Amino acid sequence: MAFWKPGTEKPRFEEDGEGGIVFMSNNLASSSSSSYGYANIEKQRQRLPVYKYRTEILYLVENHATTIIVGETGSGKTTQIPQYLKEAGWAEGGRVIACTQPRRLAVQAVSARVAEEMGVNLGEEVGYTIRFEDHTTSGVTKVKFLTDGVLIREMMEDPLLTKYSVIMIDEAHERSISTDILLGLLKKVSQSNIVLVIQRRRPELRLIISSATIEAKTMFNFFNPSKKRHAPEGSAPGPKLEPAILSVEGRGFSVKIHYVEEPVSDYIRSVVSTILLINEREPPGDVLVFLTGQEDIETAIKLLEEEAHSNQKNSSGLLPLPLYSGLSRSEQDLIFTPTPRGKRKVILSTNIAETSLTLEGVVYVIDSGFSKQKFYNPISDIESLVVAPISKASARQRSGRAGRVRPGKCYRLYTEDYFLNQMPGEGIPEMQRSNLVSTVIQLKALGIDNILGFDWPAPPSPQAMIRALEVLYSLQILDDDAKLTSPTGFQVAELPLDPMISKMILASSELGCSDEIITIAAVLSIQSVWIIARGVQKEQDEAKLRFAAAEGDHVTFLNVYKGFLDSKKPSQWCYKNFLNYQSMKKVVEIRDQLKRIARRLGITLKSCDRDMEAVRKAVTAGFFANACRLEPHSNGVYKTIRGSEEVYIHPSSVLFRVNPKWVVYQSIVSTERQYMRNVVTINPSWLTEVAPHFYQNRQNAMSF
DNA sequence: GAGCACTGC
Repeated sequence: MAFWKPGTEKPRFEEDGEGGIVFMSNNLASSSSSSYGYANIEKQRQRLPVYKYRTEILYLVENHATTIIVGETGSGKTTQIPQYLKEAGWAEGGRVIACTQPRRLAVQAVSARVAEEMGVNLGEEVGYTIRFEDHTTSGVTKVKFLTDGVLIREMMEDPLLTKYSVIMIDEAHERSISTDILLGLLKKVSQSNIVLVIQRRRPELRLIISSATIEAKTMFNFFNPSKKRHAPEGSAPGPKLEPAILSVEGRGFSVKIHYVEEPVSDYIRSVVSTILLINEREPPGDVLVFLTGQEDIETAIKLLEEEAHSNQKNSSGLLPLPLYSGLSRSEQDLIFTPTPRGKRKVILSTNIAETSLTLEGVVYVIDSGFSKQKFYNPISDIESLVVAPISKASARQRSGRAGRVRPGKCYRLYTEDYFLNQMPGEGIPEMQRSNLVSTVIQLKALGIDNILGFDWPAPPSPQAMIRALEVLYSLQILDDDAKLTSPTGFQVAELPLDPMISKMILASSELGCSDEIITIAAVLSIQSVWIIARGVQKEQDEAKLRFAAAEGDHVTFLNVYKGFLDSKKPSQWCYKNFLNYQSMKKVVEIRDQLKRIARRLGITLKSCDRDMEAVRKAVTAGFFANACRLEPHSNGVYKTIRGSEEVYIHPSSVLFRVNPKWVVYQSIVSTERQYMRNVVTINPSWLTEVAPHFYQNRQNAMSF
């Protein structure tokens, strides 16, 4: 065995001589298998591309505070690197190796795999933590997988993350808000002047950032300390502060890329004709199509079905299947059933298949070049979903989905010139496209006072920051000095919710309706309780009417929840009422969690029985900034009180076409119009009652 | 008359 062990001589490298960036030579390690019981698993592990770099990875981690590992999918880095670290002794002496993932499902899947490879029970030596599920054993767990959101929460208790020896941030290229917060915090922990003290106290803390090629340089620059601010290398003991970069190839099959010669004017029609072309000319293999949303997907399926009627030859054997998050579990499961003999599955998907779901059997990918992306306008404080061109990084990710089982083909419905010269290299980090109230609260709770000066991988706009501070100030979560108020601010930071929802819960304590409001809070913090009923909208509307409350959606949710609890067979009951059973189970789970936290915060759980005015007042106390008034003599046009934006009640709301004079909404979805989602009627006098500081200067605008 | 995708003590 030629593995390098910490403390011995340096292994062979190619160095570029520039500030510590190290690119690895591809020296193959000799393959030797252990003679113990897990020979088979050992062999499999050794066949992974990352295995060749084991020695180098351990060397770099030993000698650099931060190691950036660039690896394509299939390299095995996620499952292997934590094991290498453990084998090299990083988990000795009660220390823990952490590996974060952006998604819960990935955490569960990866930890199960690693436990199996190590021949241990999941939850013991290898464990995982996600919201609601802690499968770790204190003092026993040595390798721990967790979502990056959970690690941020852990930092609120233990800002220096003292129990960890190595923290691996996986999938950092996705640049989710949580990942970016973590990167900013970890840089602070491992490098800043204050924490240099900590580095001396625990010189063993190491970071591994795992990222796709395209983002590696960004990560390097972010973690490379400015030379001016730091003492010269060698004056302090411990690892080098300059990050190391190591590149690991993947194990995907080759994918041949096809471009269109001329830009297409209608990508849905192009998708359909490309599917027919593949079906006519290419050998068997499933097709995965990336479109922007449900509407695109349904249009494309309709066109395919029309084609099947008029031209049986080209479209014979095609099995079109939609895939997007709003589908029920059973509809999504159709995607994973084996393709029937002589058939060709055509999966028409949103971005969900880009990262969150892996589909086996896909050989052909069709990339429309677009996706729906979230954007935030700090002036109007409105987040919207906009169809926008994807980045090169996304395009590569999409085409890679064709090469998982054998060499594949990807048809890009844009020109090569566009890809090379116009397509942006990377997407805009989520941090720069979002409302930041939750982010600001989290940083404040971590004791970071200078939010505007925080060192982000991608700093958000000052306007967005200032807007978030304003909103938190108006909610009395921050005081005049932008510090957390006591107790409100600290309580809000404890609750894993949007601060407006948290404020609503705190208000309900005084209004005597916390029992109802906690249910509402749980429903508001998931996507939707309703399934997306294709072709049966009428039936769903009728089902909704059975729960509908004149007061609005929030009160309707209380009726839905009550019905769910009272039902004998909840899954059938949900199906009958066009409700998403998975979502309802999640509501129950979140509600339990909120109940526990509320109890700890000293909120007494109290029901207001039929007093829906208390419930509406509590909602107003959290969402007063989202108050709207119906324009007189208009057909359902509302104006926001704050910004006089023109908005409409969303057709999914029980108040659609009812158009009460005064409402508050939870959020806006901005498509062709700006629609208010989750709307409740209010009495405008409550606005000045619950938020006098916010409304005292707006009396004229309100004129009630 | 309409909903990209994730996530959190």
